[in-house]
Amino acid sequence: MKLGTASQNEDANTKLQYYQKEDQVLLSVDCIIFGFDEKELKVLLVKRNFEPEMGKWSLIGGFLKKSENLDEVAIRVLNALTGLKDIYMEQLYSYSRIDRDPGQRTISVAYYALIDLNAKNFDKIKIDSAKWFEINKVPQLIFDHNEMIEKAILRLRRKALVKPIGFELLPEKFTMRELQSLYESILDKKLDKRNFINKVNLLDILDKLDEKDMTSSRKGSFLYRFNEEKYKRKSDEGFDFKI
Amino acid sequence: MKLGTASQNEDANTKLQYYQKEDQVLLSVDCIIFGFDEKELKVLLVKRNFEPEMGKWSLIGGFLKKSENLDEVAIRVLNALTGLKDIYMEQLYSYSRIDRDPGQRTISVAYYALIDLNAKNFDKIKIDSAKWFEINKVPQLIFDHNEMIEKAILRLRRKALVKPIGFELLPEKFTMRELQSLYESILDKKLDKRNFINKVNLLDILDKLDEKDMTSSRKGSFLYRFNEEKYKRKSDEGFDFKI
DNA sequence: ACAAAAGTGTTTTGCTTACACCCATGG
DNA sequence: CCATGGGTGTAAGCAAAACACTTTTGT
Repeated sequence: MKLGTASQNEDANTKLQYYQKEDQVLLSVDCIIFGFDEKELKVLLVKRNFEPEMGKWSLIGGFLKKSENLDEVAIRVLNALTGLKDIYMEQLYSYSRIDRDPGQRTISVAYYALIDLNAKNFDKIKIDSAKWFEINKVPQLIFDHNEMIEKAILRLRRKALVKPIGFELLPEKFTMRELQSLYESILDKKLDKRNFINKVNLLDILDKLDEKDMTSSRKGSFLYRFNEEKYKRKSDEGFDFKI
Repeated sequence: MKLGTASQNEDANTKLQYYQKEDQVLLSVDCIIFGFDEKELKVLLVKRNFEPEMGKWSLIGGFLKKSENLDEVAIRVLNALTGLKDIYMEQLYSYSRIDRDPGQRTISVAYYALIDLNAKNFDKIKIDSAKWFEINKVPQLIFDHNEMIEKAILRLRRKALVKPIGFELLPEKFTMRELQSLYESILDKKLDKRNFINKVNLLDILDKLDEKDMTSSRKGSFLYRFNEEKYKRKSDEGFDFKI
């Protein structure tokens, strides 16, 4: 056995003598799924589909198994509901109020995910009782789930200003107006069209395509694509994303 | 029994049928304790005081009991080491790598705390094997503790720019130069003396005292005190702290 | 008198904000 | 030909950054 390994086990064993008396708890992951559609930022909720409490909505969640880390639980939970993989997710916060789950002592780690609704992802939602809610029309949820969503919105709002995570909510090709609408609904305030475009162009991380989206107006509006390689290159050179 | 309570229990019981098969795990809290002393930001670490591994340092930590929430564990752990109460603490992130603790599957929630070293808090450290390390001279730690400290530094750096948490690291009365040194070591960059003072004065949340600190120079330098009431009043009126 | 740290304002620069008109097209 | 949304540039205001000399006092 290698020395390094032996050392580690010493640590472990020393700690182990205490392990026996320590309490074990259930650990769950609850997932706030954001989507952007029709100029509105939305969250995906599931209705508890058993009586009573037909009227009670909840985040999707699942329990941690000993064979998984938290990120893996979040991925599994998201995939079980939506069928999606390779989705942007981020750990948010851990909730541990003693009576938060009246059933059994459960600590829950909240994650949030950003998905592109405009793709045909809609079709993939596997649970009938799932429904999208505009973020300012979220109903009362079980446990501390409303609190989780509030925190997720604040986190998204802060982070979208300094990291290009907004693009995760848009289809690959999008118009400037869509991008602006997205930011307006994330930040919950109107932005000036010219200032917004000037800023985005200054960042120089989008490719302007030759195609136009003709659905939104007669004139049509140009489509853009986020150039991730360019963004990474510029980031490495000390460039800071800032909207 | 009230209707509301009954409803909650319905939820709980329905969920309960699944609870039986779910894995339970140990949950620990590890605490990054920051202090500021002699112009340097430091973290408090404990040496594993049993052979072997005398050379291995670690954050302080403890396991969650079913009777506590995470914040309470953090408070208890901090108090056990330092004897301090009413300390600024914030939940940082949860670490769940499967083999992070070779002893037993443990998920750890990291917290960070800001304490004032300059007060006589030094005396209160209850564990002989505890030692302060400059944040850029942290030794190799057990498990993922180095990773936790890195994240805590980044969080502190971000947050100190937009919330007046820096004062938690200073004594009640402090000089402008101490405040500037603190920010310099948190942000890890030199700041311009005049610009810094101008900015701080503009915030208008400090009281300038009549006393001077005579230890740092012949001329002596004026002492200031953070006026929390003033800060809160201004915050309520929409003022944003920003350094 | 001098060393050592404290204290003090102004100018320049860059970024953020405000703001209004023409364009292209489908109906 | 007109209604609708798309596209474009500049000026003003404000916040951030650069910058150097005088003051105090213990030795």
